[in-house]
Amino acid sequence: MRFATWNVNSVKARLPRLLEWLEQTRPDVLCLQETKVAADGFPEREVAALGYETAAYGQGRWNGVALLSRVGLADVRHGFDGEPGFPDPEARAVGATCAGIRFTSVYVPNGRTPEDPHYAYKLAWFAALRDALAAQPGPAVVAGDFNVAPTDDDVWDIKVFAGATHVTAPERAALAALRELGLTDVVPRPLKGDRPFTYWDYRAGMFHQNKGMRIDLVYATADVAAAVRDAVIDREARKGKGPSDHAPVVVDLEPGTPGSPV
DNA sequence: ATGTCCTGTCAAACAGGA
Repeated sequence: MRFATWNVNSVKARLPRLLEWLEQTRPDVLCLQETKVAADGFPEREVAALGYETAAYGQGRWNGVALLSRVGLADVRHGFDGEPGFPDPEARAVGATCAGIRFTSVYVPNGRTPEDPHYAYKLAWFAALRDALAAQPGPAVVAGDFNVAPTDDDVWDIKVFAGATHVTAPERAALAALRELGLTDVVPRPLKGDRPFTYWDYRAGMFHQNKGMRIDLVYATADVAAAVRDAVIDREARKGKGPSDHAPVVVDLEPGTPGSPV
């Protein structure tokens, strides 16, 4: 089976690109973030025409996550137990079981700056996610925009990030706490250059200079991680007219493993 | 580096967020 994660930065603005990409890439499951639509505004008909069921969790202008699947979509859950809000819950996590794997699409709070209340919210959100995942049995994939670069090599120039979010020790400790549950960071291959960036700012030609960050992550339980045949960043989707500022991460699993039809 | 893009308000430029 093939699954993917993509922060589309508005599913409405990205719809032509999304449909074209789905037809070309044909993932069995797609985790979407920053859909920026309420659930009733999600283009379900358009993706259904390509064979996908939708679980959309949205609130309108900000945030918004979704799961698309053509291998079943069971036990859909919006958010998770103990999820904090700011102050109210936001549309940042949606889970469903697809072909025997529990998928969760996550859009972690940005944090803004280490001094901002949104930063404490980000860490609290991570801690609650960890506790919710600890209580969850079976093969699982947690994928999405984590808004943390796991190592200094996961940003284009660590010196530029002095005093900034996405690279601080507490944020990285939050990722480590997820790995301590038994989750593996499935690091994708960059198809150009030597660093697996998934995000490049729209401004100042950052993409063309490959000044990016790896903040879109795939965390998988050991059984799923052991079945990974390949994982790549589809940088072609970051090119051309009207791209998202994030590229999709695409993961292929060996046949006959969790997630493959029996 | 603060250079772009997206949404919503409102009917053209802003504000706010990333």
